Amino acid sequence: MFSRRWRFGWDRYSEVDLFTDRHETNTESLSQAIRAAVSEEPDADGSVLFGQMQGTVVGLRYYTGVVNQGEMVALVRQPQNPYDRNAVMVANVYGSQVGHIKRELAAAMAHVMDNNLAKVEGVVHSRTKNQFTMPVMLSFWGKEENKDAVIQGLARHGYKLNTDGNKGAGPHTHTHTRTHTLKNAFDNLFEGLMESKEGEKEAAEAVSTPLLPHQKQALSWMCACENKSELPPFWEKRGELYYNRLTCFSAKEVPERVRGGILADDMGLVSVETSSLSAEDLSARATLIICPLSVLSNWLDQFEQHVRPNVKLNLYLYYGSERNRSKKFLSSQDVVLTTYNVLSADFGNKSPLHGINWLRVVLDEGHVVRNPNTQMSKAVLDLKAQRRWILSGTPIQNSVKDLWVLLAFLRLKPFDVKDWWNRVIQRPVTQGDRVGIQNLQTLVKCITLRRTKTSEVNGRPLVSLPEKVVCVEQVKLTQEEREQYELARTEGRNTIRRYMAEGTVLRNYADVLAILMRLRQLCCHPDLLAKISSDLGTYSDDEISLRERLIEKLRLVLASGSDEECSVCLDSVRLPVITHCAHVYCRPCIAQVISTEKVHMARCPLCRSEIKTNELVEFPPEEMEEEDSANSQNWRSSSKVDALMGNLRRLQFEDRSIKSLVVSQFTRFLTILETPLREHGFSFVRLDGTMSQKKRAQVIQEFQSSAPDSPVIMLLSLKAGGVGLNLTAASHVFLMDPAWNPAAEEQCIDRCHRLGQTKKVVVTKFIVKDSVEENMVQIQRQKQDLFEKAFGSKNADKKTSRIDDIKALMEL
DNA sequence: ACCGCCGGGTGCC
DNA sequence: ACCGCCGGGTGCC
Repeated sequence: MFSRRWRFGWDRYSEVDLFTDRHETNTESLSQAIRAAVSEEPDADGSVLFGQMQGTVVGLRYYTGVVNQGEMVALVRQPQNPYDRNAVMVANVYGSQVGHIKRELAAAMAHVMDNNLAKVEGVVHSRTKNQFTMPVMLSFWGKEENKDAVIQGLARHGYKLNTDGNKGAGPHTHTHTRTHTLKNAFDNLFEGLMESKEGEKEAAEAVSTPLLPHQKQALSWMCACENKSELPPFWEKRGELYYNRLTCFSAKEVPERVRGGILADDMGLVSVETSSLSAEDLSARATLIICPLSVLSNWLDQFEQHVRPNVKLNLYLYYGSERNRSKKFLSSQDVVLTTYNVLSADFGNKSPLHGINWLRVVLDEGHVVRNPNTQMSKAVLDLKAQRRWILSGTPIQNSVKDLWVLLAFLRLKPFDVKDWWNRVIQRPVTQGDRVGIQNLQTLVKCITLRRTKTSEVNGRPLVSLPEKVVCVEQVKLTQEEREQYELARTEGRNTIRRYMAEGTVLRNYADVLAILMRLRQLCCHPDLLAKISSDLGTYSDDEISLRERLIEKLRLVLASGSDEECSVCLDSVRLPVITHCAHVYCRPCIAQVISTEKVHMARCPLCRSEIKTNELVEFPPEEMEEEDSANSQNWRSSSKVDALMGNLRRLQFEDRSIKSLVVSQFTRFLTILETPLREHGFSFVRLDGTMSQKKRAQVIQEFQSSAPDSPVIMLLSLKAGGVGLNLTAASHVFLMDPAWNPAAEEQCIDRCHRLGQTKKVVVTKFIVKDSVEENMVQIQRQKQDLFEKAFGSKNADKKTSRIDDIKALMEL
């Protein structure tokens, strides 16, 4: 990968070299070209507006491209132009050339553009007064650190940027607040996409399984999408022309329709797909389905199950070294099924899949292609098809960026060109622009179908699910457990009291969390804290280095598989590091916070202490793995374990076929539970975050099986697997310990209380009486919310209420 | 292009 | 006449 980038650098160099006559410029260009090529491709996210200036487009009469008033235009460098190596072409949204930037200005812009100092964007505000030239408003966008270079570079050519009216556009102001707002916007992005999507359609003859109402509805929507004549989002007819109100571009021809879309359902996807695919006329050319390897067998099962046996549906599995690579053969199939890996392995290697014009291409689990730089994405985007579908429960995995590949795959113009997507959607959205977010919502709404089990059509629920009851079972600790718990609680309370007296609660946040963690663990099982009981507080600074103490804290905060979140990205901590002020973040997140701070020393987003990159502490590599301490020889039970086992044995007695999910945030607790389960002869499987995708799929399949010897219990780590995980074989859920975030519990319950569930679902939450768990339930709420209250603003009241929460938890 | 620029025609008022 | 001025030809990069 690295060598490719270097080669790119040299390509650039030779391009520059061809036209450069002065040698000193040469060397400069070389180093800049290399720097630009090695650093990540500049993204729209972090860029700021340097300023604007009026420019002139010339040579209009030589080109056919026209622009409307207010229309956006692209500025494209043409280093190979025989008349001027500095040439900058002006093109409209469809890429038709409009003209050139006049020579002197082009020279100034070429310097800026070739060195990647700024992206230049044009808007034609006023109508052209003659047929030869027109004015264009040029905006210069780039990284803050390049601003001066751009302004000076332009000044050297006698041009002055107007820098008024774009102050405060820096990307790192209120990083936290903005991330939070956006995250909410995305969470809601795929909600409420139901209106005017009613109507039902029966499956084709070939499908043997009768369709459920929501499946008929989806099928009707999909058929409409494939055949619709309505204009794509943001387009309208104005007189004889078709006009795009985002870019102000207009064209004589009807804009190309998107025949397809995104199915973002979180229920019953597969059967919908199958029927829809077969509902179309089967005599047409082939449909290509691309999926991750883990669900390949799922697809085969679905075809087997739902297609009438007397129907000859040609299904070919394009997989394995013996696969038939004949284009003629493949295009004569009804359905060709393959994996992303096979597709990208073939890509660029006389790929038969890329030589066929498919009737339809379907991307299953489409979110797996979200990084446009991967071979997989390139391979997917290069497929030729008349109709295109994406199936994904989570189209946006991390950021809006994730959507681009999907839109490009759908050929949704003009967003299939990355620059237009960045300019019109991504940058405005990441910078919190309301209109940008609105446009994104409109865009998504037009091409996406998403229903949840609570979706309604015409006021009636789309699907009816069996009842769900949630009950709380109080657990009483034994005398011995109670004594140990009270000891830890008193010690913790004293520590926190001291912090409160000193006013340093928030500064010692990691310590406070660790104390709470210990108590929560003691509620589950005393052995949970065996490994980390090396009394943190008793060492003085002299006895143990700061670094070791920080590692100890980091381990304490993370060790037990709890749902620790990074307060920069608000997601689970990846590559955890701890600051000297003892707050835990993802390394990339906090590194970004530090690097965006130019003027002053960077501060910890949680406590405002000064932080430095070289002071971030991470686990020594050998400490990443936990030793297997839970051997069964000296195994002991706990009140909570007994409570669970009592329930499980009662259920087993009632009905041997009942299956249960046993859920904990502490993966080590799951390990502890394995012993009594084995002892009592329960067959069980385990699913946690450390397992490979392949292993997960295998475990899920085992658990979902209705075979008499199939496992009846799944030990599930609360956060394992994303939405979409289907565990409908279970009808009982045991939540072993309360989570900070009730949504996480809900999501977990929804894995079995979802479409396909036929039994009443019973959820049991174990809560230890007179413990931190009871207090947690009382103040349970979005953890994000806690963070925001405490640290999202400078409002002292909010900090106080966070401290109140801690007080409530510790009964202080 | 109702411009700017170029270069030929021209030459007191 | 090695200038100024006039008016026609001309025109992206």
